[in-house]
Amino acid sequence: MPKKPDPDLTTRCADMLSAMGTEPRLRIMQLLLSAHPTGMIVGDIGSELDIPSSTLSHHLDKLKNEGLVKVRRDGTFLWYTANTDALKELLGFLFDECCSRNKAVKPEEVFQAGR
Amino acid sequence: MPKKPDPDLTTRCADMLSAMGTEPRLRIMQLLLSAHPTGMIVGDIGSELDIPSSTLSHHLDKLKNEGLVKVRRDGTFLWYTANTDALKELLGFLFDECCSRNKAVKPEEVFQAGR
DNA sequence: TCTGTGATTCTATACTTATAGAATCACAGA
DNA sequence: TCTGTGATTCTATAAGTATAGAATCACAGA
Repeated sequence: MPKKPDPDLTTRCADMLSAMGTEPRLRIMQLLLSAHPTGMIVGDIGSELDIPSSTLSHHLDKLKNEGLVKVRRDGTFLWYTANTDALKELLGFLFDECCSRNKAVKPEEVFQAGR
Repeated sequence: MPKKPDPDLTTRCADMLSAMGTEPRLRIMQLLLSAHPTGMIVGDIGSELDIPSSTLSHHLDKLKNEGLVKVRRDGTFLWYTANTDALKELLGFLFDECCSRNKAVKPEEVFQAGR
């Protein structure tokens, strides 16, 4: 029996999708996931992706506001990490929408063990 | 051995995420997935979500441009359907990024058979 | 406490997106 | 071919987002 859609969850997921819906920010997420669970400091993200510090700071702020990243301070360094709980929520939502109900998408077509 | 990230795929996924990153358009996708594979005509989408026709038309155009929906004409009616191939690509990308490499997110935590 | 480095916030600007009424186009039935 | 309905395109405006230099804040080491 399919759950009634949760309006708050939909809103939250729309905001997360929007936050990841620009190339700079999606690349930031990629980078943080590839550096998971250690994370990265702002300067290294900026030099890796060639983004000016003030621009980068705004992107990180947006990702943080949507809960997609976490920050911890270590002296003068700020370590940013991907927030896996938020990503789980988002992926779970997308899977429910696409693979439950009418089974428009089959999970085994998306997640292939060998990939 | 992790694949080298595909820049074109990342760009395309950023655009798809952006297209689904507003509440009206995410709800349109939910609706089309719940009506899959039949799809829905524009008027019914608009009355269901209470969106004026010109606004709705722009949203559908955006989703179509990013490949997230397909259209077929039947007389005066346009039937919009979710494009499952695009959704598979997007979900696959997100899974690769989140669950491969450092396995930041575990697939079994996202997709639960019982849900 | 002074100095240098990491990072954010201030400020400004350009650009993109969202919204929606009015006009037009597309099609089918009389 | 005229008419009505479904849907898009035209037009305009409001709102939001992205970018980045300059100024400031935060912290640690001398």
